Amino acid sequence: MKTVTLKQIANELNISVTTVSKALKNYPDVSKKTRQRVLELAKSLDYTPNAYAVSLRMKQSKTIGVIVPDTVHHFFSTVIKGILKEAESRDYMVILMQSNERFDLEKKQIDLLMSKGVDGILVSLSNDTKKFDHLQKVIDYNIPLVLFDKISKTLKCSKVYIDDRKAAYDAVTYLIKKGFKRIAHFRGDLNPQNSIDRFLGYKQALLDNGIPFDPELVYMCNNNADFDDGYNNAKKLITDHGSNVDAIFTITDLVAIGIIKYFKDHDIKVPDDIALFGFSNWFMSSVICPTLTTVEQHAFEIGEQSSKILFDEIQCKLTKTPIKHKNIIIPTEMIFRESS
Amino acid sequence: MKTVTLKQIANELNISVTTVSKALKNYPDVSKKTRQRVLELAKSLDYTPNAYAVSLRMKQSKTIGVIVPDTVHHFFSTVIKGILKEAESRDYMVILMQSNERFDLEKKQIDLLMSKGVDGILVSLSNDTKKFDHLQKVIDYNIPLVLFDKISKTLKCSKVYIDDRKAAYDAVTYLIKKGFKRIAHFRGDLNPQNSIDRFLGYKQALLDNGIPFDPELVYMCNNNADFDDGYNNAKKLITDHGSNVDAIFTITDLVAIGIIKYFKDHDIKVPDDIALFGFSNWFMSSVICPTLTTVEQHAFEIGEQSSKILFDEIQCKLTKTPIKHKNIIIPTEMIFRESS
DNA sequence: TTGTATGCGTTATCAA
DNA sequence: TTGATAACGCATACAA
Repeated sequence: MKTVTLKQIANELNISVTTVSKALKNYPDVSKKTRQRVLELAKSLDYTPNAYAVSLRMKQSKTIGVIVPDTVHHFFSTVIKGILKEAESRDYMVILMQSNERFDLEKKQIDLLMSKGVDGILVSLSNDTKKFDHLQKVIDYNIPLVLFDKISKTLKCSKVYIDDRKAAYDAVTYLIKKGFKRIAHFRGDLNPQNSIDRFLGYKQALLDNGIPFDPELVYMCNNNADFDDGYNNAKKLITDHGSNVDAIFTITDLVAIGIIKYFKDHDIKVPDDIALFGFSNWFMSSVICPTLTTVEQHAFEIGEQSSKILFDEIQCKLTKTPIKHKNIIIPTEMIFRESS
Repeated sequence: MKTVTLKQIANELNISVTTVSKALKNYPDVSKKTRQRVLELAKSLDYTPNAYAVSLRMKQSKTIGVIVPDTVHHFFSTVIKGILKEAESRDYMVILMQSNERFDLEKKQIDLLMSKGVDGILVSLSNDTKKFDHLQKVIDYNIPLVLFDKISKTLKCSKVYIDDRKAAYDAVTYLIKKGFKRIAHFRGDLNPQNSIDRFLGYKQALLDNGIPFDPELVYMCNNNADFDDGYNNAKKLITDHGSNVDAIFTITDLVAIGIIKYFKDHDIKVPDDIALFGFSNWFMSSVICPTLTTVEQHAFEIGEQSSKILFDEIQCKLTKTPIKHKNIIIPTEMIFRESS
């Protein structure tokens, strides 16, 4: 079957392409009768406008691009769901890319999205991203850009994120109030701001509560903060400190789950021997045994908010309204469960 | 910053647009010197072709569409990862949509994708999809279409899926060989083929092993086969049959995890009192306690294969080679763990 | 080796 | 109320 064009409808009805176009767009200056005929024929032929022609003409694609580090991640797939929902309601399409935490891929993908002429871009930075020229380029070309979750504070664009430092501070403070004193931290990569901020929050909470900060109690998750990082670091922790540790605050739930596994294998009781506090509230954390105390990040809302802002900025651009960038901090909340 | 076009380069160099175009595409009929000048200027101006103009002209968009029922699902997000990987390597973009298991949305999204002129479409059907006109339309318009996982056998297009019936048959047979006799099944919705096939495999395994099929042992998961379905059905099961059940085969891991929770709350031991066999091998299943015996579906491979086939068909269409639809069955495997 | 002309399918301006 | 014409940016058959 062939795609129907305005021209074909025009020929069939012996009228001009212009008139057909106007009729279909409900322009006032076309007679009721012709409009009727056009509409009917268009419907019966199942006419759909050619999106490329429209985009070329209108310089608008009704498409946005989204780059996340990893789709197989409860947090990101939930964010994506929020984005898709907002896009759907506006008849926008979403081009999804994943950077695999690699700077070179992220850069290439930005270029691809720009060459595709998307109306706006949503990005959560890769851990590997330390230079921002590629994103600055997006801004320079005046394409609306919103960063979420893994952001760079230096870029002049809207951002949606959580207060990692505060969330971590609150979590560790809670542990301290509960009486834990030797609190370890399994932290994430050195680079991303989230990881740094959670570490700083941890440290600050200790200091503010008169507990000395012991760098020996901080372990790096080099493996992208996954299950194995938790398992292996748990092993190191026990080797290094034996029972001289009573709680662990982890960069993310998955790491805590690795710890639980190691502890289970070695008969270490949670929370009696060592308590755990995770981060992100993966679904899994509510069903694992023991259930995991953690921080809810409201991923879906992050997705919704970021795309709302993006669509607002796209709208502003169309109407030539000046854009005011936003900094939205989505409040987190602590979810108390069995592990601490 | 403004987007650069061929025309601007042409003006700058005082040559024609045609020559610029040819130079950039390495046509042989352009002098080395002009090519050189064009290439340099293009580079310094950071020229990128306008994708819409190219698509309009070439009737090719280098974009494919993907529709899944739900992005926040370990299986689907892993499939998506496989698709993105294949697309990435071909410089293709992926437009992602989610149907939320709703027929009307799926239909609308197909229309959107078609009007967008994507080069091909990958779909995993919603549970709600019982009519296939919208997909037939894709086929009629000669747009490559590949169904994966949740497929319809009646449509004339390529398909990638697993043998649900065999997988279920093998799982239940395994339970029987282990000595379990009163095996319940928590099944999925009535509609999707997967759900039906797993049920049929379950039934067949019983019959082939001389165990009478007892419809009273089959429970429906109405809530889209989630955690609550497992939890609530476990409750019903115990109310209905007390200890006269020794194993449960579930439509998916998440349901089994709901069961584990209920059993934990009510002191029912897995696998001693009741054994469990899940389906899909969610990551969670390897870390829950007890770890869950299940069926690995190789989601990533399903994503890879489906997109490979789709890209092959797109290629065939371009080269006018006749397309031969494929039916790929990705082998499953049983993962034995503590729950049975 | 280069350039002219044409068309892809729309939309917008302006004249009839 | 209608339609001829141009333009969006690019690619190509064909002429120079």
